[in-house]
Amino acid sequence: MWYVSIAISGKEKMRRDVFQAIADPTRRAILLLIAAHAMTPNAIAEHFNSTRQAVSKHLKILTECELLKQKFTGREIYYEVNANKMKDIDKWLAQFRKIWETRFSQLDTVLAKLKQDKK
Amino acid sequence: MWYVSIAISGKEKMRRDVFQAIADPTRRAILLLIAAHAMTPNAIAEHFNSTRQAVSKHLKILTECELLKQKFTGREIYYEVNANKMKDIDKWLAQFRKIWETRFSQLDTVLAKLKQDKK
DNA sequence: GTTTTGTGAAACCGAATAGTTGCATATATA
DNA sequence: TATATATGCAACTATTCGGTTTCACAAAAC
Repeated sequence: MWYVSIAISGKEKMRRDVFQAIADPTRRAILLLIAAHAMTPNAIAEHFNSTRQAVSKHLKILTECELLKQKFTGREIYYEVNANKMKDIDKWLAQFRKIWETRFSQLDTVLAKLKQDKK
Repeated sequence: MWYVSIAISGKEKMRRDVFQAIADPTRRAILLLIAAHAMTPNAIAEHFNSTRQAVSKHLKILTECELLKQKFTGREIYYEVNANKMKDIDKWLAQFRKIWETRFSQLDTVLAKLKQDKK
C-alpha cells in the first residue's frame, strides 16, 4: 500500500475574510495601533499582554486577508495597514446606505403624493 | 452551609459586539435580506439552507448586539435592521479615515515645503 | 377543546479559534 | 566565529462557534 504525503503544513485552512479578521478585538487594536505608522511585530507585541507569538498569528491573519502589508528591511518586518482593503468594509456598509436612501426617497414620494392629493 | 442558586440560564455569556456579529457570512446575508423590509424568522429561514433554529440563533445574536430590533405582532416577530447601530461600524472606520487624512495633509505640507524650497 | 403554526431554548457535537510553549532560521553584533 | 536578536511555524489545549435534534409554549385556526 502506498501513501501519498500531501503537503499540508500545520493548518493550511485559514482563508478568512476581512470581516472575520476584524472580529477579534486584539486585531482591531493592532490595526489602529499601526494605522498611523508601520511597526515591527516586536514593537506591536509590546502593546499587548499576550505573547509575541500570539501577536504574530494575528499579524498573519491580517496579512492573509490583505488588511496588512509587509515591508522587509533586513531581518525586520514592518507591518502597515492596507488602506485599500479597508474600503471593502465600507463597500459593504454602502449597500445599506443605498437601500435606506432609496427607501427614504420612496417615502418622500409617498409624502409628496399625499401633499399633492391634499390640494 | 448555604448555597445561593444564581439564575444562569443555559449560557448567559454571549455578550458579543457588532464586529463579531457581522463576522459570520450568514448573519451578513440576513442583515442584507431584511434591510429593505422587516421579516419573520420563518420567512428569513426560507432563504437559507440551514434549519430555522440555526437562523433563530443568528437572529438572537444580532438582536443581542442591537443590530436587529424586534416588532411583536401576535405570535409573529418581525425583525428589522437597527440602522443606528450599523453606524458603529462606520464610526470605527472613520477613525482610520481621520488618521489617513491627517497623514496625507502632512504629506501635502511636506510637498508644499519642497516646492517652496525649489523656488 | 383540539390541532396546527410560529417561535425560542436546551443539550449535544464537530470544527474552528486564540492562546500557550518550544522550536527553527536568518540577520545583526560582539 | 560565537552570540544575541527578530521573526515565523508546529504542536498542544481550553474555549467558542455554528449547526442539528428535541423539546416547551403561546397564539391562531379548526
